[in-house]
Amino acid sequence: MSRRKPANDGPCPVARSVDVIGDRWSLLIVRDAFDGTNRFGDFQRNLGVARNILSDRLRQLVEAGILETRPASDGTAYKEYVLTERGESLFPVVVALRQWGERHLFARGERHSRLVDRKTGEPIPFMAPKAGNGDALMPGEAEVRKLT
Amino acid sequence: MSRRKPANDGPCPVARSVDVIGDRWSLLIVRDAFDGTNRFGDFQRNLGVARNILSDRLRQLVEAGILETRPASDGTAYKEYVLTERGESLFPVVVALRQWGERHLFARGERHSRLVDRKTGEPIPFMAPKAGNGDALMPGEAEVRKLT
DNA sequence: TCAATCAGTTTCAATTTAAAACCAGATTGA
DNA sequence: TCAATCTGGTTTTAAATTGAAACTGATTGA
Repeated sequence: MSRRKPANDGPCPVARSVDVIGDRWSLLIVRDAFDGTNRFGDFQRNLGVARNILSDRLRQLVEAGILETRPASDGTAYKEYVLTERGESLFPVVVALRQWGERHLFARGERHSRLVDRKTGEPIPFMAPKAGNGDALMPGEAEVRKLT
Repeated sequence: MSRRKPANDGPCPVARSVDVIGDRWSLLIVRDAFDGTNRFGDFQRNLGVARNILSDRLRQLVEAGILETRPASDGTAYKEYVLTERGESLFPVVVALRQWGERHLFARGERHSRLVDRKTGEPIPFMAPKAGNGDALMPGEAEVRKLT
């Protein structure tokens, strides 16, 4: 069941990232993990994903160093899945997807969940790439240099 | 061939985004489009994707309003695929994936392509979510409020 | 002790993907 | 001009992936 890929070794970081997390379920598992979900059964119920697929994706995410398992914090003999440092660093990816979705995938007036600062309750400001001088960077103003 | 999904109508923007672009090829097509690729054959050769799959994904991206077709700019009777405004607004998503990949998916010293400011040649600074006051926002400091 | 829960694994059918062959219209070159 | 080639697909078929459900075995709670 678990995918054995030739392991993308190309020079494009986007391609490598997509290779690791560019999968419908993997990304949603990571999102739920940011939200505090960490038990197999909770992921399964939240996502409605088939158990075998969930099992496979959790294994891949652990192998990729994005999640790790540890003994369940409720003292039972079960284990739980938590984001590693590497997994936590996917935060900008999830936030970018969230912000794009909020802007483009909801009708005006349609309700959606919102990401807020836990401390102040304020919504998180829009995140976008900036040039070195701090100005907003439009897509056309950036370019990919091969193999720097 | 083209996928007919029940169209995700849940409240989570991340889930809706993933539903639209959370696919290995779709994301890479968008990346290439940012890079200036716009012809069917060029996408096909760059990505090495099967023609039927590419055909399907391009159709989905056009339906989703991320790409649009227009007469080829070289004056031939062919058409080309270009990012719409909605498509261009995926820039932060692609940048986030790129930056995560650069940091975590290359061995130290291993070369990779780099995103630079076309004007200055400087690499694009790291992009991360900020709190309302401008401070960096750690994942634990944010929380999802259901249905605001 | 015993039923229910948890975390998977197995099985098998249905869907999706990939590779290759095929095709029509547009373009090019002799 | 008209044959060869190129472009942008579609079709076909096999292989891989997914999903639903049944099954398993350990763990828990009463």
